[in-house]
Amino acid sequence: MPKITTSFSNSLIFWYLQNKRDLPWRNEIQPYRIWLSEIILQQTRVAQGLPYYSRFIKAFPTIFDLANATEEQVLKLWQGLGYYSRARNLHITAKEIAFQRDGKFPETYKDLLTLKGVGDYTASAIASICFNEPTAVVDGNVYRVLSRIFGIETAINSGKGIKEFKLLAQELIDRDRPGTFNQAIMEFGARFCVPQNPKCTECIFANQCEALRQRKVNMLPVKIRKQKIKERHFNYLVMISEEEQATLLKQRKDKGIWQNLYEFPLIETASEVSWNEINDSEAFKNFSEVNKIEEVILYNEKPVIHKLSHQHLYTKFWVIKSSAQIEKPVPISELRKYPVPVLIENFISEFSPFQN
DNA sequence: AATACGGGGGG
DNA sequence: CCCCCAGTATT
Repeated sequence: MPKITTSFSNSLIFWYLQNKRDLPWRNEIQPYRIWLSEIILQQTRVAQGLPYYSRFIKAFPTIFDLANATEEQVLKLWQGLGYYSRARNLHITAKEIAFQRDGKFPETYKDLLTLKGVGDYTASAIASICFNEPTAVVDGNVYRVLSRIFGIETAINSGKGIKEFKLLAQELIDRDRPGTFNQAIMEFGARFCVPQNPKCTECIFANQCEALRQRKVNMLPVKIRKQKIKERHFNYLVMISEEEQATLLKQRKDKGIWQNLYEFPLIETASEVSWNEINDSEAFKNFSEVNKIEEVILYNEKPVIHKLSHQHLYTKFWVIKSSAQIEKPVPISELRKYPVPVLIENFISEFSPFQN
């Protein structure tokens, strides 16, 4: 096939071998470890995922350890990484492989795709790195590198673009070293062909880069962005028993953000409200029927604004002292065992009655 | 084809 | 403030 293909791959891999970072999942082909690293790294920077990878390997050295854990333990270890469906699916897939497949991972792209939480990218990564199957990965880095070098203006988040880039990557892949090629092109995007101000003059592909030739490096890749941010108003009811020994948590069971994580009892309102409006609400009426309320103090006058990529949460914490026994209390000493969103973790770590 | 799903870091 | 990050599942 095209000579350009071989040359591209050889140049890329040559660059990679000289410039790759020493990461714990490199030089490593145990499917369990590669799979774990790939799930952690979905939409996540290496620097952010690294400590999580170490903690997971330490807590769960094998897939059986992970499979035998509770979902709560897995979510707790995942706390702070975001996209918590990854953790839930990680646990589901660990159980599937440990108990239904005798601890053995599927060994082909096609079969890997059947695993929960494993999509096109992750199946390609595992198949190529662990099993030498020439299936090309296309992540954010690959979109950027290929769109620039080949001057492709098709939107990367359109159906057409997704197919076009996958096909191109598949043509370019080094069929003898697919895992190395895949990691090389991602590393090149992450370390050299970066989103802002890449050093094109020093680039090994400067001579062939279509975007550089046409002076449109900073225009690529093209991405159709839509992202309307929703504003929500959260009122957390932070219960404290009289002796300040216990509080109350609830698990979010609904679809939506933070599924299966814990938080304080929540009353969501259409806008920012004062205590009177909470007091008059149906939700609070139900709440106060089972929880004896003594005194209410607003912890933060100005709402805490917790920003997710698609929602802004305006949050007030209402501290409620309770004279009677709290229904299903959580001892303060055990508060930190529960997986909670960062918004809640931040409150717990700064609210003095919850210290030690 | 669009949308939901976290949180952090860089310019 | 904006964009992006070793994407996937659901609608």
